[in-house]
Amino acid sequence: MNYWLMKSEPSGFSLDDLKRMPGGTEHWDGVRNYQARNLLRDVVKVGDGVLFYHSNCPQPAIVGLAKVVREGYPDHTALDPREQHFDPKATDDKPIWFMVDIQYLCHLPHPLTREDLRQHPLLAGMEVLRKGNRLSVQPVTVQEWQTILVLNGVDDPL
DNA sequence: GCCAACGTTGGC
DNA sequence: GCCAACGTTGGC
Repeated sequence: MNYWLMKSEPSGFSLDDLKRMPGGTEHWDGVRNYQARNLLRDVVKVGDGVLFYHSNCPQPAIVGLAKVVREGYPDHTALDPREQHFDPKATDDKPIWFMVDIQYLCHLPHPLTREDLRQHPLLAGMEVLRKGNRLSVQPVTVQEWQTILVLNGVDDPL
């Protein structure tokens, strides 16, 4: 089992939005970066844990937990010219871009801001804090995952 | 709104 | 294959 941090701009799709979806489940579409694509296509598996991170907003933070409920399948939004992330090079045979489905688990009672992460010795090394980091899906260690749960007083939901 | 960091594009 | 130009991301 692996753990991931996934970024979303709350003005576009927030943790509340995920919670409101039927079954709390939604596909994680629109990733158009090859490194992240490779993770979604090849590495992210059903049952993996997800830290839901709000980016590009007044208070960037890890705000909740989710889990992967469907693994790597073609991102159909790349094939639709009406979609914002349409890619004319993608085809049914060679979809290029992939997505997974994730399911809402919970909001964190104490969302962790970047400052919170920086100040904790076990979290200060997280990828999301690295300057210039732009990967929208990034690996999280089991130690980081567990530390975040402990800080929030929640049992591991997985 | 600024700007640093990064990925992609395309001319050569 | 190099690299300048450009677009995007995302914290601040």
